[in-house]
Amino acid sequence: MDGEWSDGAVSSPTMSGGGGEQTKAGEGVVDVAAADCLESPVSPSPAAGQRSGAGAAASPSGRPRRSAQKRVVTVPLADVTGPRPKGVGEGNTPTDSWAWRKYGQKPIKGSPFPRAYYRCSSSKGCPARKQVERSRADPDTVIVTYSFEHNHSATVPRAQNRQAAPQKPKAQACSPLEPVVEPEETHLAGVTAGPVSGSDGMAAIEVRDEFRWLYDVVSVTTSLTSPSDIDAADEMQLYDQPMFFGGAAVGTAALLPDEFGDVGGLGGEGLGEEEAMFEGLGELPECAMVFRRRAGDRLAMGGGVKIEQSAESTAMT
DNA sequence: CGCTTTTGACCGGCGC
DNA sequence: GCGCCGGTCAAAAGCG
Repeated sequence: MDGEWSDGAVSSPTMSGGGGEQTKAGEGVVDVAAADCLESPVSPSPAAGQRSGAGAAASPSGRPRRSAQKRVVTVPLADVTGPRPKGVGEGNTPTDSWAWRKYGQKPIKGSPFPRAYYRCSSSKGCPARKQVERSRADPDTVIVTYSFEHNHSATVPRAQNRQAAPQKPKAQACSPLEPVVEPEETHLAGVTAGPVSGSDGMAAIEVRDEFRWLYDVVSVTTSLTSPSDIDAADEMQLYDQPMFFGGAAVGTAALLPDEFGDVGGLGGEGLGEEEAMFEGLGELPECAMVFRRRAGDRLAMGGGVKIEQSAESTAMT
């Protein structure tokens, strides 16, 4: 069960790009049905005091961050999109009943989009972390990098506390919709949370949360058309093939661009812009979308969510 | 009252 | 050896 991460140990080609280039989301990408390959309820080691220093290199596992176990999940922005009143479960997501708290955000070289850092707030000593950033190659895609597992049960969450409450219903609504969890997913997810039903639906929702900030960036970038954007576009052509899932995300995906375009056209609002965006999004059929996404995933090349694993992880034994 | 988000600064690792 | 980049921590503010 805990082997999922073991094989996940990598040097992270995604970030170690010295040049600041996030590896293109396409190389050595492992297609995974859903993003429920989030984290396992059990962590291999960390969880102790991660504050060995003022703030660096101190990986939860005590290993250099570059060697930290990572799992990269590529998710279409559409998937992560969603209506969510501000202040409602910002970092906490119904995903696996784990709550995430944003603890940092930084612009990444070579990427027009910033990268957000999240930590598990469900448990105090939980080393679980994840990074969320928009794919430079595909602005419509977000890359979620999970690092370390949770050292606690998925049922611990403050989801019962409060903020998660309003979200819960949503997740549950999706759960029932989730037909079946592929063995592969289960394997990756290693989630033992029965009630949680670690499904991509949750993953989508989860990601969607973090992407709130991404949206903002999207609007700006889209309207600005910065050189970086061009660069991204250029890369996109390399892939040519959209990383979305068949027609699953298409429905939602189509909405986003539209919204963004509209927003961008507004000029540089910035404030109402976000709200308007969410309003326009209204209640996205996230459940249905995710639901379908699976189908598309299987039908297509597994576009919905991709788990990118560094070559090392694969080569690793 | 508690929790989460945001911004800045610091430290470590890696590359040249 | 120096410089650059990435990642994390810490403090403050806002919101529920």
